Amino acid sequence: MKSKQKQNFDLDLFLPYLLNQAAEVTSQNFQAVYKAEFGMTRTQWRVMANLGKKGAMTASEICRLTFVEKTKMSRAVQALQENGFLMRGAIEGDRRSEMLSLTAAGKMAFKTLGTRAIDYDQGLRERLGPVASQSLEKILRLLIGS
Amino acid sequence: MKSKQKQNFDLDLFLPYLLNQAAEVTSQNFQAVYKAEFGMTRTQWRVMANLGKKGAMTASEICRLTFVEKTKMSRAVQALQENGFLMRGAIEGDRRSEMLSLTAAGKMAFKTLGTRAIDYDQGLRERLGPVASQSLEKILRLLIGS
DNA sequence: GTTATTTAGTTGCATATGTAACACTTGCTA
DNA sequence: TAGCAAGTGTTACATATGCAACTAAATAAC
Repeated sequence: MKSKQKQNFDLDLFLPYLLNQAAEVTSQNFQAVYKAEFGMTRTQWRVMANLGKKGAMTASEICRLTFVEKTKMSRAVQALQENGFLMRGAIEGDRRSEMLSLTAAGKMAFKTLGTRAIDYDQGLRERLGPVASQSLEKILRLLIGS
Repeated sequence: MKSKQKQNFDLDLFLPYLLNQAAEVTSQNFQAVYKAEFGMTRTQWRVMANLGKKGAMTASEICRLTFVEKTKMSRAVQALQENGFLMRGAIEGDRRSEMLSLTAAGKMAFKTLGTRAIDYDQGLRERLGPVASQSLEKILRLLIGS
């Protein structure tokens, strides 16, 4: 008499939903740090993290690395510059784009936030344990890389 | 001569970042479905998914279940109502809140989207394999549940 | 060499979100 | 029962985002 073959959809088993929840929870806590102490948005913090770790590059390069929309990027760069964390420099032979890099203040902020981030990440990994942490990292990369 | 004990922070190893990327990638694809076909936002879709699966409840109950801010919820409910997917009913003995439920159109939309969601989720799980899927689900719950 | 196409980045507009303030109801407390 | 705190939603304002159109420069086509 089974009138419904298909099981009813359950949000709690939907991977995108679980991923979003986990991302929100873990990001939210750390957001308090860069927001409260440096007035940054998440995108700004990511731009800074890229420039801090990988050195100077153009906006479009960061876009490609982070999959951030170019207009979001444009505004984040502008805000970081206005707040004195980032500067623009000319590029030889191409006047369309500019080389972005952190100012002294930007480097100092990156150093502070980087340390905090490492600590925070460490806390998460301790809660999960080394096996689960590794596993999670691997699975997430698999999901992202497609 | 090790001038720097602390390793430099690397975004690519930062779990909140990886979680966000994975959440974005997986949600983005499915977003196309509810956005293109029903003009819904992510929050609206989640409200609908909760009402569809668990039946009528109040806005604040959905808030507690989904960790969505009450003003975001208020607007999502309003939009769903305006689009004919949701209706409000009085509650005996408490005039502060209203009982929310899906209309016939809402139920139909939920059915359609639910089926699509199950398929999409299935695709993700097949890509990961059963072991990784289970593992991921477990780890995400662990992260969320704190 | 001139036109067309692609690339880099910015801006305008509509929408979405977060925070704080507000209105209203209920329940507690004295 | 008068008064006050807590619960449920909504609104106002500032900010953030997505999308489309745009400017400008480099590259390709012809």
